[in-house]
Amino acid sequence: MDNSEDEVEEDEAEWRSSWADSAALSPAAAPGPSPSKTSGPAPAHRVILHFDLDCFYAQVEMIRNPALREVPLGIQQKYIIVTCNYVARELGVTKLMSVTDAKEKCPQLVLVKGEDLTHYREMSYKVTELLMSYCPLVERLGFDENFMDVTEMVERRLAQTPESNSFSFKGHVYNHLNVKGSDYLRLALGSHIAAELREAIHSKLGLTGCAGVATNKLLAKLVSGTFKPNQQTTLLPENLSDIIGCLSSLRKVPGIGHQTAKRLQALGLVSIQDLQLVPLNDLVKEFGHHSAQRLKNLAIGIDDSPVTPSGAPQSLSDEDSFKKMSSTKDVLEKIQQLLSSLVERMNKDGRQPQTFRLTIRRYSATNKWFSRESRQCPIPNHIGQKITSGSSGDAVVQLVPLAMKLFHKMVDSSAAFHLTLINVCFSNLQARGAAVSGKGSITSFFTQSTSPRKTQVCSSQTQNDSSQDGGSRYTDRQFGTNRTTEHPLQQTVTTKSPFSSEAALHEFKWKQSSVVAGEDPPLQRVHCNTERSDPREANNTVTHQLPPNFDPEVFKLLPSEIQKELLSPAYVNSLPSTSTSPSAPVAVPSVPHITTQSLTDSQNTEDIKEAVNELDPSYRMTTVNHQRPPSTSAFPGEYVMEEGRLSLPQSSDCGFPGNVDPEVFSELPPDVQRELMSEWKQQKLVPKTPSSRKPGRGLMTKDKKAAGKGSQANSLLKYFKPS
DNA sequence: CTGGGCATCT
DNA sequence: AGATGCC
Repeated sequence: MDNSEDEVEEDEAEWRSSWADSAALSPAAAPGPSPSKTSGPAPAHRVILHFDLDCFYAQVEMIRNPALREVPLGIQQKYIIVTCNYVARELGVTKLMSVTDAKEKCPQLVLVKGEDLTHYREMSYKVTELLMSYCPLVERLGFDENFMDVTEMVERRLAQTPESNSFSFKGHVYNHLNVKGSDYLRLALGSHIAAELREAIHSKLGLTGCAGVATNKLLAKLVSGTFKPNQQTTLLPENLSDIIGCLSSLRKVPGIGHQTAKRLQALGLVSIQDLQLVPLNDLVKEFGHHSAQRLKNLAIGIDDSPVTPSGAPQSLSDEDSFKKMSSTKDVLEKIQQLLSSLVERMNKDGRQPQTFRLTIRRYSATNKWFSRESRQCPIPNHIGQKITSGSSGDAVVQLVPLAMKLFHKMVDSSAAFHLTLINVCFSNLQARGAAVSGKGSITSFFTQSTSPRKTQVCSSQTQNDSSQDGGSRYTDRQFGTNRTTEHPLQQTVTTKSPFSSEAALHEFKWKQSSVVAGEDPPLQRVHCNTERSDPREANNTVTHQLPPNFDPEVFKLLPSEIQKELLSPAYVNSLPSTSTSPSAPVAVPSVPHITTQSLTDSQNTEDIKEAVNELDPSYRMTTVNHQRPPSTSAFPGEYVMEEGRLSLPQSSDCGFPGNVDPEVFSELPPDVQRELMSEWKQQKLVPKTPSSRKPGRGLMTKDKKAAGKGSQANSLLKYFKPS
């Protein structure tokens, strides 16, 4: 399949038009729902940015402690280095390497614990908020990535600076045609916006990162990692086939995960080209029409999924993993610990959770690494109010029995068990003022008075509707340019963030942390155990009423409030009706620990290596370069200069001759880069190999997922608009 | 010696 | 409630 690109060569113009017009030409073939009516006809060509912060956790720690900048730094979670700074990378440390291996490879490696995500989460939202202050269409992906739809911003700049052609691209652009000129111009403007936003992120927050500029999310994400770290890359439409066709495996396509890749492999599909060429019907049989079409589209670079504004998170969770947990007492203590932290976070958020969920992962030799189980239940109103009102201790005390009840729905504690993870989660988050109960107004009055923040409505919502039509009404800042006098960022980030505005309007108490990462009120543990009644009383008088499966020795240790809860009818009735002696000690069999496991069903080592590499795709460039397929595609005749740096329109995987590491290349001086480029260019490899036949027949099932959530999110967006 | 989140879909 | 996918 090395030369599959050549084999399937086809008229490129046709191929290109088939993707470019995919949104427009939606022939009668499309049986699905009609194209999104919510936003009207989507713009034929969007401009999408993808931001990806460099080794995010490590950057945050280096900001908190600048001395760490000059040493090899690894962020440790349990026994794993989840990420590391570039000093450490030069010494051979990679992400998701075991601490043992890392220390072996780099004895000087400095480790910082990273299990507490508080600082990372806070910084992450600062980045998102900063982006949102320019344009509300920001979608988070994890803590360190953001998508942004800047189509409207680009249009506005186009309208305002008609002569902007002059600053579009420096140098030449390969295959630049007048017809397409406006397309390139828009991407060029997008690249300028991306550069300005990266600069804003750097100057305001001190973070560096990469950006990708393209016409959809898939391509923007794929292209953003071409040059790392702290650089950006624009994908021109004519190079779509390069960046797509050269991906070395299906797993590199965002949206194709482990399971999907395995199912595709079972169909004999391993490469992107395989997926491009497989008859749609074959996929439909396995995945259903919707997923099949989506997969086909991804394989040819089509992704019309909208940038869906993330807004505030829809759930808050806290979890811990461990090698073994086998006693109810330990479980209870862990749950209490997790809940204390979670309730504090929930309180800072300000919203009131309506649902609680407990998730566990059991140890299992066969099914070792996934399979979680969960149970959830509504949160009684009076408990939820304790969370928002700041009575965290009370809230935890009352939530623990709730959690234990859910726990016993999953685990029969009269038998031996072995857990490796516990997760507690609040969801169905309700903004106050959204009428939780009839007495909501009164309680909110009280809680409001206790809130340190003034919950005054900031009347920044003067902006009208701003519904789904892309937020065209938002003012986009003409940052960087000489335009307007205001530089809203300087006040926006530090004093009022978009979320803070939202928080005010919804009476959230959304974080007020300053930009400087130094501030960190350590999570103060809730004092839920302090109010403990006389143990003797609880112990002797009620032991005989203990629920089944409950160890009285454990029961004794509990605070009286929890003991009462455990004896409440609601709790007892919910228990499984097993008749076990309450005093039966829990037998804990020793389970042999499995030290190795097969990653997949496949046996060849490349697959395993691949799987390992892909455990964290965010670093794929550094580790997977050598896997670049032997076939190389052509270099375009021209290169693009931007801000003195050479930008390659090629994809990360196929932009260079096989022996050239893009990461190394990116660190060369621009003039050296240019020289190398000219040299390679003259080797004149075959022009572009459009590797697809008429893909998918252009039928596009419009992604309408954002209809419900989108409108909801957008109803909030007007509050985000900078005043 | 496999992290700690988040989201969506079914 | 679980599966799956992303970081």
